[in-house]
Amino acid sequence: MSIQYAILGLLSWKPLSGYDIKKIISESDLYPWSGNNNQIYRSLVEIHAEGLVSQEVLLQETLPARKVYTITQKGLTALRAWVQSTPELPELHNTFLIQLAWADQLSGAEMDAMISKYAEEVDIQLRMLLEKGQRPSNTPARTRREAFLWEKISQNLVSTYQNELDWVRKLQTELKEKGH
Amino acid sequence: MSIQYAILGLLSWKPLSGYDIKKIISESDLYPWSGNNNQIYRSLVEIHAEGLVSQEVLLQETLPARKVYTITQKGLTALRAWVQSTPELPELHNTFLIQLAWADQLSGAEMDAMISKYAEEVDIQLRMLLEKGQRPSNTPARTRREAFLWEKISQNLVSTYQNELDWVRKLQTELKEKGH
DNA sequence: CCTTTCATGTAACCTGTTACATGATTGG
DNA sequence: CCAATCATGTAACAGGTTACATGAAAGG
Repeated sequence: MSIQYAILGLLSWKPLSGYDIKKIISESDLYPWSGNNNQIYRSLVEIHAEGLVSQEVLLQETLPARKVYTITQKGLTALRAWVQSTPELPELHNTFLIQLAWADQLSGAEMDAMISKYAEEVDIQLRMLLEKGQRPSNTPARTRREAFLWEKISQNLVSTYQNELDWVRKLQTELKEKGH
Repeated sequence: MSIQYAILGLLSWKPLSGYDIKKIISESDLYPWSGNNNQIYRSLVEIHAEGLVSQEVLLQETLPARKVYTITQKGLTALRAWVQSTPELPELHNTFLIQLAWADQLSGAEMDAMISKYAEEVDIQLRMLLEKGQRPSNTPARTRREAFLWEKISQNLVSTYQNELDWVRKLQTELKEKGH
């Protein structure tokens, strides 16, 4: 997929500036991009050139000018088509599994240490996600159904980390029990 | 992380050619790379230049020559250090969630169709993983502990897709029940 | 006083992908 | 006869990251 659709999606919610989009993408756990300027400002120029969004320059007295983008009818249609296009499988990028694959070289204590470190990190991430879920700020809820979908998206992220945490805890206890 | 450590890991198992490594990486679900030539042959040249592996050219009568790489003591030490280095969190790249985020534009039937398509794909992937798990071929098992670790890695992948499937099935039934 | 926020944008770089190039052998 | 397997490698491109550049205002 392309980040352009992610941006188009955000603009289908409400008009936003590049700066706004950057903040949302870099703070959210849903988007797999860092939210760097280069990508976002370029993408906006591109989707503007394609007529998927319109641009409005808001001059401000003291602060720098804001370029606010609004989705067009053409943009809405393009987004709709993309949303219905064949979904991709989630891509799993778990470096820890590759580290674990070659961990037999380590002593029991060393292995325990590396696994504990990972468990700790996953645990922290899970707590952060649950905390964020408490205060639904940046999520659109124009209909009851949309609110429901966003709740489900949040639950997906939580359950993914919860599943990972369960797996790693079980790994820890099994290693201790069996005294491998 | 870098693919170089993934390659070093494989070579800590047994000596392999670039061609072998390419096959393993492109066929396995553990590695998040496509296994394209460019990356692999370049990486091998690099880790060879760093003295992490040694190279042996095996001339074959009819077939093209094989360049077989063997890990060195320096390579084993570097791998060991990497395995113990601070683990990263798993990176979640799930495009479907972003599609779902803007799916409120769709009719009930259209949304049902897109979700079903996703559920179907995840289901197929899960079945394929379970099938692969039945025949443990390409996994090292030099000690009981190593066999255990690889079993756990396989279980991690399975549980991730199983968790995703459970989530999407629940999404389907909840949408039907509530008649959103 | 220093850091953060606002707000846009560019340059240089790194990583990864697809596609191309070569060429013999084996299997359906 | 055509496709796949073996086996290495390169060129062109796409996607993404970090770091740089500017410059005012607000907050601790």
